[in-house]
Amino acid sequence: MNLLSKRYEPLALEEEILDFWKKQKIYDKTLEFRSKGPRWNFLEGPPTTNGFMHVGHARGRAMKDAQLRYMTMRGYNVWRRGGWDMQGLPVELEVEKNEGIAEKGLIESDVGMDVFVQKCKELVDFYLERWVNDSIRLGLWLDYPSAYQTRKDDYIEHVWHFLKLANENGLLGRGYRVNPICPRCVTALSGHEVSQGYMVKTDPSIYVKFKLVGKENEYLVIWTTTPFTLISNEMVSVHPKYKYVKVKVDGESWWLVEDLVVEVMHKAKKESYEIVESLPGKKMLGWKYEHPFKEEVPFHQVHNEKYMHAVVTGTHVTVEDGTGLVHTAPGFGPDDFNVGREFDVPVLAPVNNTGKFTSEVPMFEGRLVFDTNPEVPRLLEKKGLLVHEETLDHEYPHCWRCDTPLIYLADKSQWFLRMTGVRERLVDENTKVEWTPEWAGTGRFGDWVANADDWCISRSRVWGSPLPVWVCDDCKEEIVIGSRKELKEHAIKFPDEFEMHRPWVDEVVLLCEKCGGEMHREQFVTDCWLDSGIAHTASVDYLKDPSLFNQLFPFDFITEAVDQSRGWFYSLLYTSVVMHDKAPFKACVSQEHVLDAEGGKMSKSRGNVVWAEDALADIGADPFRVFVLTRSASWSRMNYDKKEIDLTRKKLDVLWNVVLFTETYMDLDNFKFDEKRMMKTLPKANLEDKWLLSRLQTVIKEYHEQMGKYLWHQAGRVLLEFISEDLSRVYLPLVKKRVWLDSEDPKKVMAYDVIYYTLQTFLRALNPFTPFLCEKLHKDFLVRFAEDLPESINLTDMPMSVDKLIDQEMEKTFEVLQELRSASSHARNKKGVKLRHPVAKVVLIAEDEETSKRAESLRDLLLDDLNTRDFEVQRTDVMAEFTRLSIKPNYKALGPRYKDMMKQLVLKLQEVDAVKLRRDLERGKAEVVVAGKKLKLVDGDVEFEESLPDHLSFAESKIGKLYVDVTRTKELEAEGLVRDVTRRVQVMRKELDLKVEQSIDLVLYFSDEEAVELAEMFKVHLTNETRAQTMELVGPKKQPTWKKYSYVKEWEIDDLTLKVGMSPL
RNA sequence: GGGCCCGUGGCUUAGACUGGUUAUAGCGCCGCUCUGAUAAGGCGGAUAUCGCGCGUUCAAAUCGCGUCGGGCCCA
Repeated sequence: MNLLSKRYEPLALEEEILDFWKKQKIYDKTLEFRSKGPRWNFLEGPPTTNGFMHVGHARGRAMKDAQLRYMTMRGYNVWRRGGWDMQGLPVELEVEKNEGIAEKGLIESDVGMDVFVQKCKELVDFYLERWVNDSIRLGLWLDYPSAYQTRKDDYIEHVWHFLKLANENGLLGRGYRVNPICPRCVTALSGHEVSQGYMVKTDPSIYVKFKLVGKENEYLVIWTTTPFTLISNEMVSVHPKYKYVKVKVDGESWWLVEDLVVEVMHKAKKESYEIVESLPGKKMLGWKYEHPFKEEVPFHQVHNEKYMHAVVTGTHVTVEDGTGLVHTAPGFGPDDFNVGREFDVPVLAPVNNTGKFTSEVPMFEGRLVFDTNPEVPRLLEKKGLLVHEETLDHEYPHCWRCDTPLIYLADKSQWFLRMTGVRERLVDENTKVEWTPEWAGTGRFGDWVANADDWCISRSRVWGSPLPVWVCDDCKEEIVIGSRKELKEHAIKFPDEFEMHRPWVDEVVLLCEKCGGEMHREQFVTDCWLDSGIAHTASVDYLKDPSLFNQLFPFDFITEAVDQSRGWFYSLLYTSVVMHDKAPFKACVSQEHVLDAEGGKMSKSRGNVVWAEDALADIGADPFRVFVLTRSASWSRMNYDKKEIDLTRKKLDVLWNVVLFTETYMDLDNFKFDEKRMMKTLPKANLEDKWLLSRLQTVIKEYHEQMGKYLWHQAGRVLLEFISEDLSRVYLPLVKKRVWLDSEDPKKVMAYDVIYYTLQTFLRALNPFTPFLCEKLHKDFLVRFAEDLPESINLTDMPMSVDKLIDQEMEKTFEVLQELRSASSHARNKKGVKLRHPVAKVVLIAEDEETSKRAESLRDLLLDDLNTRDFEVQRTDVMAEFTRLSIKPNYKALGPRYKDMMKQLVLKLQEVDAVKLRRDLERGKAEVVVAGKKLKLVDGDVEFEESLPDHLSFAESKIGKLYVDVTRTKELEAEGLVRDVTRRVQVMRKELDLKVEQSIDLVLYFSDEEAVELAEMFKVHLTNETRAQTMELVGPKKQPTWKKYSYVKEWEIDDLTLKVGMSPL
């Protein structure tokens, strides 16, 4: 009886297996089973519990699971604690949206920060549950109950511990940072967030002149697309090496870069102008100018440092657009800021974090900066300083959440972690990591670490790890707290209800040890990358008890998508090097993203995101896993296309069908697998048995090599190819006859043993890829036909290749077989001779001696397989003598010369000896006699074609030429007919859904007496093949009584009509 | 603005590091065929200026430079 369903149905199967795993606690049993093994430690990169799992996440998680299952079956005690990244801005934004809070001010007033934080927790817990469900559905085996959560106090304490340590090492600092801020969300954005929000923005583009101090009518001409920043202009930058020129125009002198003179003058509509002087930029250093808004902005009246309102030099200046003189406002751009620092100019940043001017700019106080953009040119115009005004469409960063244009703004209160002092260690430690692919680490990540800026870790938000810095109200003394215990020791006010989140932590007041004053907390939370970055330590409760950490650190393996290079990979490395002076992971596999079917980026706004839950419910976890694991290399991007997945699924269908086939016959014969028996009888086994076992071992070897390099796509492809190419396409057809045998033939048992052994080995190797399918086939197939197998395939060992079974010569021999098969099919095809019809002879003209020997050794097998009566291998082309050379006249060459004699000439050419003519042509004295005239022929007048006589067909192959002799004899005719008939009877048996061993009564009616005669020749054979108890063969002379038969059907075989009647007994 | 990856029949892709016969394979299409595991398989056919341009070379899908397009990272 078949326990397996007729068809592979992943959805039902996976549901059953999930239930089996749960009820039988299989995962826990694997932990116990491997508890004595050597450790292999995986550090889970915590998914953000904000939003649901999409197919891109699921691909990464499939990779993780494949690796984890593989290592477990290799005997390792695998550490695989789950983890969740639960804090950060996106969570707050979603809560704001859900609660209808538009601005941050409302968080604190209307809703209350404690309620707000509660909502954040509820939200992340909601997503966490969904993530766990989806992960389990995918088959990802992690420790979920003990998973670390970055929002827990115990976890956050590690962040504090780290920051205190960093501070002690002089790495924690505060100061000016120029950050892109969103005035609506009131927050700084990370570079990652900025790059997600580039959109086209239309801005004013204005050219402005600044009057040089102490010169008459002499000006610097600058350009900007953010007029409001002119108010905070402090310098003008020039490139030290570029050539700048003084241009006389309308009685004034303008300075600008030489390359852009024509363009600027054209825009300013100045037709007559004259270049009167030129010098390199560096000569302009220190030239002072009058600030256009000196009267309106007090800051510009107070400050007059050496390079304030002066020309400075910098290599960031380009001549792509503008004037070559770059307006520089250190408060409003990272480049500008660096220039300001270099030339020691104080920063003017008169804008608050909601994007509005402060009282430092009385004329615009309280107004959004972008709103003043149109007014600034008007003011300049009045002052006579506007040279030209237009608008410009350009890519400008917008908030990726709310589409508000960002402002680059200097903020002096931000906290950051320095690169100075640790950079070399980071670079050095990174070189010790085994990256896959190599360039992801050495190139992309390595270059980035080598050039990374200081890391700004402060965020003016609520839902995050609080920055553990308290500042004295009086003397401004600062203290960095490293733990809850330490906090309590310093506290003079501590809330009854406490947790390490705002607002509770803000209520803690500390005593200043320096002046005795009160210390309050800096109201920042930290960058959430810092949370996940500390996972190497916090995820194993290092502070409570470091012994586990000591066992696991550094972790053996991590894998995440490329965007984590600058995120998690970096934050892990930085924090680990500071804390433990060591990279926290030994190997890292970089993944690329999953795109939509057309190769476009998946994004919520485009609406093309495919959620993991939907994909898994639609196609099943195993087909999904196979697709994402084998489709492309982990580091290559992948297009997610449902149509392509359906194709991948077919490969699993083949596996299912192979098992189904074997199950049917093993069941009939009450087979039990016995490995010792197989090994003992192996020397006497058939060629194909030895070959399959050899192929299997070669495949397993290749599989391990690829897995060892984390090349899952290669390992998976090797396995899938084996199933369809070797097992299903080559081996099974060869053994079908054997399993048909009725008796207890040792050859049959051998075939069963070989198939069983192959499937057992194969399924274990495949388990990391399709754990559901493999578990099912283990449970309901492997266990059934062997003794003493554990209940789960996950409790078995990964098979390693058995070298003694590898026979390379045999594998090469079978490659010859494959070639012979396709060449023979080709040759038959040319003559329209079906494979069912036997041929008299097949001759191979082998390319070399080795092929010849190999083909010869296959002789017995080939007679059957190629359905030929005889098979011959020759080293020289003995068949060439049968080759006929025919002459094809070239009408284009002959026509013009012989005109009306052509008809006769063509007829004559069919008669002449082609071989002789070719020889004569080569000698240059060919001629034919037509109607008594000698006609001369030259090279090119005719072409020669080789052709075979009708009874021969021919095909070229990699191993040599193949001739097939298709001569028909009565005997061969009969055999072909019998096979035609047999097949049709078999189809009818199947249509009646008869059991394989079911007997029948059979009558065959032929529309042609000769066919009856032919069929009689093979009556015994026919009876056996169709399992007929009684059989009647009749022709047109006698009509059987069709009523006697329960199933009657008429067939057309070429010109013959066949009517079949059968009754099951 | 800078860096990295990618571009191969209608579609999906191998090959590129290490230049060398007719560019790999699958899907789809057309014709033929096999089948008592198979919604499968086999044979043949049509479909590719290997994104474009320039260069190096006896020889370029492969190496170099440039350019266009897609994706990612950073500013």
